[in-house]
Amino acid sequence: MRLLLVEDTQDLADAVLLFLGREGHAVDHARSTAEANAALDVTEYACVILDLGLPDGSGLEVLKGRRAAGDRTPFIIATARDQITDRIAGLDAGADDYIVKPFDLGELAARIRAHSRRAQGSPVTRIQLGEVDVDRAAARLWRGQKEIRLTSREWAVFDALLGARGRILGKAALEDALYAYDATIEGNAIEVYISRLRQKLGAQMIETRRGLGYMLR
Amino acid sequence: MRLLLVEDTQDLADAVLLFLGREGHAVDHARSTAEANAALDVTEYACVILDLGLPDGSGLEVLKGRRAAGDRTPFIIATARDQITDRIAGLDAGADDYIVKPFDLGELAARIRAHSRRAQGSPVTRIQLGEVDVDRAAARLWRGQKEIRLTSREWAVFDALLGARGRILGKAALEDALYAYDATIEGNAIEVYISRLRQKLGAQMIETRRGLGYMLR
DNA sequence: GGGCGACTGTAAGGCTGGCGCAAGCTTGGG
DNA sequence: CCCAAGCTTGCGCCAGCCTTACAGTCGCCC
Repeated sequence: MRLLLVEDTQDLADAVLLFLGREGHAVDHARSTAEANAALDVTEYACVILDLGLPDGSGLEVLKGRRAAGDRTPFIIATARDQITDRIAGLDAGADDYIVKPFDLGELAARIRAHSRRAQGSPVTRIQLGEVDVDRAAARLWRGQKEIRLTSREWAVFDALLGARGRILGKAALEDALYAYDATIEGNAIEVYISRLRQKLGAQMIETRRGLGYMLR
Repeated sequence: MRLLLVEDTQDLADAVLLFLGREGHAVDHARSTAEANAALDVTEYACVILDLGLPDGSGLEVLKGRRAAGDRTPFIIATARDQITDRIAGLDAGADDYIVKPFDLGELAARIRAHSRRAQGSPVTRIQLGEVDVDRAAARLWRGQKEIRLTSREWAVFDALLGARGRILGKAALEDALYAYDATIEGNAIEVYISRLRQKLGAQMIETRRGLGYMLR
């Protein structure tokens, strides 16, 4: 994978470049914050190894700038053993990890592996139903731009229907989903909630199958 | 947030539990790989602090098992200074970080913040919410120019909401994030903290969804 | 070591949103 | 055309929530 090493000490940089190159990585090299920013503007890296003390400023500025711009590339900071405050500042600025100089190259490689592995997306729980957007995990939904607020009971009914999408859900099944076993329900509560949902979501969202139950479209 | 400490040395464990508890975290404690696995089976943690030498085996086995099962919870390994090979093995087994014993508790806390942040999807620690500025990593916030001071519990509630921004967080979920399992909570503590937060942050910052939970705007 | 302030969680009282019943209306099937 | 199933609206009551007060605990400073 493609990595960026930001380091102004030539000897150290050479050693790292050589080692990581042998590991099969493509490593670019920047010697200042200016070079680092230029490289980051142009290229997407799997990981950045960042020295803090650079001739034209602190590497931390580079990191902060990136994070402020919404960039989530993994950053590993290289610090001297005694710079504990630097490390904390680095982690708090959005660094993913640090490594203590002088570091073992095998360890650096292992950390790069660990952090690049992380760069994977999170599952989205969003569903679209006609003109209605549903975020099931968040228990929220929208109709166009506007959020629709459901009460907890309304949501419980809707969620149950959502879980059985495409299938018919009997009134008894809905009652089971809504009420604990001991609760006695003897009105037309389900019908009331269906009605309220239709008012909020649009009449054609929930279909009635007479004598059988309800179904989501 | 909810953490798991896997450590069989009582003194060390006590110190860590005390410190992290004061930071407002809910910390569970496991003394063996068996206990650790049992806890991990049941609960989702924001971060795990893992000692490797345990009475019934190596903590590495716990970590490997989790990773094999697709679990991505951040693991921080605690090792002795000279166990470099342990660290590399740990990182390759899927650990996110290590910390060298004896470690500084403040540093451990900083790393926990950094890693649980990233696991939630964003390493960015500076957030703006209406007229309130939040530095999540530093656990500080401002309203306009003035800094607002939160107690650790208040912060814990706020942070949990922040982690679920845009989603509705149930009261039970909040209690899970705040309290260790051995703690008995039976009252309206959550509501009290919500109220205190609203006094400090402005009433419209936290929205109540009756019967569902709370949400940050 | 004792007094003080900060923080936490319980308790109590008041308010209100929404829950579920009821009653009357509409629709569809036979 | 009739009846059963479903729809809709209104409303009283209570669970859920908010707020304030307070007691207990802990750390800190003198």
